[in-house]
Amino acid sequence: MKKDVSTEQKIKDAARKVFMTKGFSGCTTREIAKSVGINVALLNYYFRSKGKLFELILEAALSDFVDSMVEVFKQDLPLESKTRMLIDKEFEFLRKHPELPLFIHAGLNQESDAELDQSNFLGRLHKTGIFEECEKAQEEGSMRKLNMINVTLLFISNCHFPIMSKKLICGIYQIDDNEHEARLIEHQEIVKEMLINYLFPNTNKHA
Amino acid sequence: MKKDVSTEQKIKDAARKVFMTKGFSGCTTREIAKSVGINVALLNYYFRSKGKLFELILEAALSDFVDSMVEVFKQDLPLESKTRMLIDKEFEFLRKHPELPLFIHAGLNQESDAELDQSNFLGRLHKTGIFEECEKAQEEGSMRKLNMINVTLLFISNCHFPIMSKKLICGIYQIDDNEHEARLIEHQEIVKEMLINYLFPNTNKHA
DNA sequence: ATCGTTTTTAAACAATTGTTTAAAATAAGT
DNA sequence: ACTTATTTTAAACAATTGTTTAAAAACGAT
Repeated sequence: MKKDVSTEQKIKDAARKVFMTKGFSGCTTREIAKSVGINVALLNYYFRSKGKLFELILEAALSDFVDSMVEVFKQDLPLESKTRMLIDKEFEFLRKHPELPLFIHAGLNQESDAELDQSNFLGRLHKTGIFEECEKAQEEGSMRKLNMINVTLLFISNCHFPIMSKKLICGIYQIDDNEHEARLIEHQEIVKEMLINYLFPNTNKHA
Repeated sequence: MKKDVSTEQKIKDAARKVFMTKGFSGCTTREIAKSVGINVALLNYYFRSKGKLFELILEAALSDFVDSMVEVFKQDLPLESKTRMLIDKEFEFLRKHPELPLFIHAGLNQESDAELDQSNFLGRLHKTGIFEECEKAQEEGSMRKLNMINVTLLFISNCHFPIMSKKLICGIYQIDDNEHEARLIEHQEIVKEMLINYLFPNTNKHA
């Protein structure tokens, strides 16, 4: 233990911020070093290369993303409540990290290797028991019978995309940040109702 | 008229392909020139700079994206049929240009200026009369009352995201291209049913 | 064929890139 | 205090970047 925050961690933090906003090839190692206030060579001292550092950041971002889901799945709540909570948490989380979705997708497409499951994301999701829970609900008839990949797609699409498409939407509809934020707040409720109605069609339509 | 296809167009085509897959700062002018088979200097002869060329490609991509929507809106069909057609056309279009959504979003975030509406996308959408059509349907009660921005978000989220998240989904769920394609085909129907049910709640639930 | 214009090229430009080397500064162990 | 190991720096490295310059090639019109 040398510093309050180790240099290594400070570099990671700065790299995360820079990579997130500018992407891998959109920034330079010197830019990162400068934002930490250290020499360029120190980057290669702690991490072997720019690419290695990037992989680390990307991996961590993916981990955060999965973590926010796992946290909800572990809750002891009925499936429908979990669904609501998942959407709320996801919107809340992404509002704090709006660059995350685009960063992840752009990052994954940049790296051809993409050894994505060295962190065993699927395993961590499985351990929450959410898949069995859905399977049971589907057999009971309370939940619509869908492949879990499609269920995942529905959730991520409707939570991530509204956040990451801000520039597109503001550009096309010529609205400012405030109006966009207002749309987003409304959208959160829309998504919740739409997904619940679709996934659990037999329960109460209007509470 | 000099060539079958002008050099200018050949450069645009090559630049489009390269920019789409690698992004603005992910590629070099020499890479583009090489893929056309011409000298680097010719890029700056026809287009003034790499940035100018990129803006051109991005603008064209956005235009394609809006065009595919306008084409559907102009059809003389009931609103619900247009909805189905829009989703089908969008999936069909994006299957042919799967890099487009990510390219647009990454591109918009790279350019701080983003004078997005010099092509007057909103005007082109307005001219189709789709907004009035929805407003009328909403007053009649056949369509759920939502801000059109939220409606747009629902459509794009559920059409674009499934395509652009291929690497993420394949990575997490450890599936190959074939399995992913199968999920996508199913997802197209899922999205159609979910959106129709949500936007037009009073019509037939199960045909 | 000849002249002027357009298109294309080779070469060079200065700036920036990621990375390495070798030395300096700092910390730790004895 | 002295020695060793760790951390940090300045400087240099070769390669690559976007762009420009000036000359060559191709073309069009007369």
